[in-house]
Order: sequence, then structure tokens, then C-alpha cells
Amino acid sequence: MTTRPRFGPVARRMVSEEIRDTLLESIESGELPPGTQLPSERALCQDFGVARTSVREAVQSLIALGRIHKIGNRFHVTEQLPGVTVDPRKSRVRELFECRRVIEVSIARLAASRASDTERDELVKTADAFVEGMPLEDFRRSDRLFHWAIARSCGNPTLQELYGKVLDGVFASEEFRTLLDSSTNAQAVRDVIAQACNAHRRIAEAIKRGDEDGAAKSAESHLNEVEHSMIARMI
Amino acid sequence: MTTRPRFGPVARRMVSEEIRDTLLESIESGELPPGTQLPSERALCQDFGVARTSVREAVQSLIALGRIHKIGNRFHVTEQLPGVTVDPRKSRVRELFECRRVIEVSIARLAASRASDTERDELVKTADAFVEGMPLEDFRRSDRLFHWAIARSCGNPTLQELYGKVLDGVFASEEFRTLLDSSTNAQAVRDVIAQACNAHRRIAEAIKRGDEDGAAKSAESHLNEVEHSMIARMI
DNA sequence: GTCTGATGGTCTGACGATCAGACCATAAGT
DNA sequence: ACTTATGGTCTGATCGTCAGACCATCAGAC
Repeated sequence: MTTRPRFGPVARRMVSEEIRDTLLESIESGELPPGTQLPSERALCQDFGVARTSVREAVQSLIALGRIHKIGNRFHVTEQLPGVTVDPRKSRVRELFECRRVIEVSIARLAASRASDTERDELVKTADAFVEGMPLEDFRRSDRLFHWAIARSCGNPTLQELYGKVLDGVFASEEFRTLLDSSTNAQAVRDVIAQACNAHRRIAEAIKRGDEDGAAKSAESHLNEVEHSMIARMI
Repeated sequence: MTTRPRFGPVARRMVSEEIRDTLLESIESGELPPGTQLPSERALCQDFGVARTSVREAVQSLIALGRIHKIGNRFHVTEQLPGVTVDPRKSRVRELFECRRVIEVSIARLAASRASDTERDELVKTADAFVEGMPLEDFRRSDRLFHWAIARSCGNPTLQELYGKVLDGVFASEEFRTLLDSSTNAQAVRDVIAQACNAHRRIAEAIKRGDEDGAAKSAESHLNEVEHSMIARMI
């Protein structure tokens, strides 16, 4: 009997969840500091391009989470306990992710357009080298190799050099190392590795078939997922 | 007028899209090689935890994409022709403009969201300092000051540092200096300065009013105009 | 203090996505 | 030839999201 690939359950995200998390990010990044009034429901509807019911649901869950409260008929960002409001470690991680998002998405797009056949094949091969359950040290080394391979095929030496500095910052980061310390949260590390396996494969495949938008979107999704995962673990 | 963060439209993903892309990844990764029979709809339903309608829709779109085909009453993975490679050659100027486009557009967007009131006022003032017909040396110095002022208000020190290196590259560039040499083409220099005056003012005004999209678009337009202008002069 | 506009709250009807299930025609396997 | 498995089609139901209407209350201007 021949085996076939097995697939996991489909991930589903509700519109209100997307909105809630986006607002949460704005609160935690300082874009919406404590005490600030939240944009009105109608304004948020326009921004997000959704109905008031979706925004309302998201806002209600922020209330439930204790992140916003009502003063009169206006919502405000709730003060958080000292030490929690602005975490310098979180700021650094966000900063690095923001840099990665700015450069990595463009690099992936350029690589999809410019990489040679050999480079594309190498990328897919490098992505396939990731396996779930692999040791953390191997993962980090392969992770860097993978992203650097993409940078090498973007066809822009200056961008490549800049990205090298971002990678240096990421891999020198104490916060990243702490978060991925396998002795403190083995299951979480396994999840991150599994997620990276899938994401890297998607990015490599998109680059392989020359899908610029696909490569850019996959790179951005990957970064968002990893960032969410890491920020969540820093609570 | 106090500014508020702006949000983009919510990303929405249908269940069938998730499934389609997951299957596509399996095909392109070699997990489902060309010629292989696709798992049955019912088997995929169980794997993904969805209804047959969702799987059917995903499978139908793979057919539409030409990735699978039907033999009898079974679906099989379709052979693909090798992709066409594109190997463009870029000059140093294009490379630097590309780096600027990648970082500068994001910096402008971030500055529009995060700059303090003081910083916004400074930007408008710096932009107003440009006057048509100003000496080239003054222009280059003010140009750098203006772009650096935007970088300083983007709220990300790492991105700021990276951009500093790009600016160093731009202003150290022999090609840029040669192209702006006033002794060889005074009229062209006047045109570039005039264009920059207008563009800088637009960028500053967008940042002043907290218009992230406007700031990003103005920054990108400016770069495209200058690049086109310079590339045209390199023929 | 009054008035106006903006806010959040609630409700309704509609639509699309997805579901579970049933049934059928055809092909594959035994 | 028969059985089983496959994809195709259809129905009714549920849920998420939508657009819109209307209302009570609050904030801001005068």
C-alpha cells in the first residue's frame, strides 16, 4: 500500500480576530499608548474595510482582555502594570521584525524574479533540509542559511549587505536566544520549528516558480506568524 | 490636530484557498510528484477537517491553474514545463535606488504614523528650505538633511542605521556626483532641484497630516522620478 | 445651559461561505 | 460481472459577516 502525504486541519481566522490582534499590536507597540482614545468604530470600519459588527466584536474582546475600557461613550487604552506596558525586550524584538519585514519581503520578491535556476533549486533543497523535531542548534543554523540564500539571489549586493546586518542583529539577539531556549519550553520550540518548516517551503516554492507576489506574501506571513508567536511568549 | 494610527484592510482567506495552496506546496515540493494520483476528496476532507464542497472548490482551482488533470474518475498531478528565467543586469545606480525604494518608502510610512508634532513641523520647515535655483552644493546638503530627518522620526533605530548606510552609499556615489555635475548640464540640474522641491514638500505635508499612504506614495513617486531622470541621462 | 454632532448599543434582514448529508453516474479493482 | 470507490450534483441548515436603521448617551461648541 503506497503512502500519501497527510495534511493537518485548515487554519481559520475570523475577521474580528484579525482586527483584535491588529489593535492589540498597536497598543503594545505604543502606537496607541495607555490613556489614548481608541479610534471610533466607524473610523476603524473604514480603515479595515469591514462592517461595524466585526469591529464591535473585536473591540468587545479587547475589553474582555482588559486592554481597553470605556469612559463615557468613548473607549480608551487601559494602563497596564509597570514593567508590562513597554517592555524594552519587546521593543527590540519588534524593531528587528520591522526591519526584517521591510527588507525581507522585498528580497523575497526580487529573488522570485531574478534567481537563477540553480539558485532556485538550492533554495528548495535548503528549505527541504528543515525537518520537524530537528535540534534547535541545527534549526538556527539552517534558518540563517536559508534566509541568506534568498538574499544572495535577490540581485542587489547593497540590499544583501544591509540584510546581512539585520540577520546579524537577529542572531546576536539575546531576546531571540532566550525565547528559543529549548530547556525552558520544548513544546514551543517544536511549534516554532514546525511553523518555520512549512513557511520556508512555501517561500522557496514561490521563488522557484517565479511567483513574486506569492514569495512576498509568504515571507510576510512567515514573519508575522513568528513575531506573534514570540511576542505572545514574552508576556 | 492629533493623529491616530491608520490600519489597512483586513486580510481574508477562504478555506478553499488555504487548501489549494497547501496542495500546491505539496505538488511543488515533490511530495506529490507529477503523474501521482491526488488523494481522494473524502480523504482530503478528513485530513483538512472540512466539507467536500471546500475541498472540491480547491481542487477545481488547481485544475484551472493547470496543476492537476483528470484521468478517468481520478485526479493526477500534471507535468510542468521548466520556468523561464530572467537575468537582468543592474547598474550601481539602480541598485542604490532599489535599496532606497525598499527602505525609504517604509520609513516615510512609519514617520507619518509615529513622528512627534515637533518632528512633523521640522520636516515641513526643512522641505520649505528648498528653493528652485539654489546652488547644487546647498541642495545636496539639504537633500540629505531632509531624508535623514524623516529617518529620525520613523521610530526604529535599526532601520534608521540601515538607511544611514544607504544614504552614505548614495552620497558617496561617483555616478550620482557625475550626473549632477552642474558644469556639464546646468538645465538638467535645475530640473532635478525643482522636482525635488515639489516632491519633498509633498512628502513633508503627508507626514505632517499623518497620511501614511500619502507619505509612502509620495516617497515612491519621488524616487521613481529621480531614478528615471538619472537613468535617462546615463544612456 | 442648550444644542448639535459623534459615539457606542441594539436590532433586522440579507448574503456568502461552509457544513452535513443524500443520491447518482462512472471508473477502478477484484 | 460484480463490488467498491471515485467525482458530480443537489438540498437544507448554520454561521460569519454585511449594510442599514434607529436609539440613548456623551462630548464639544457656543
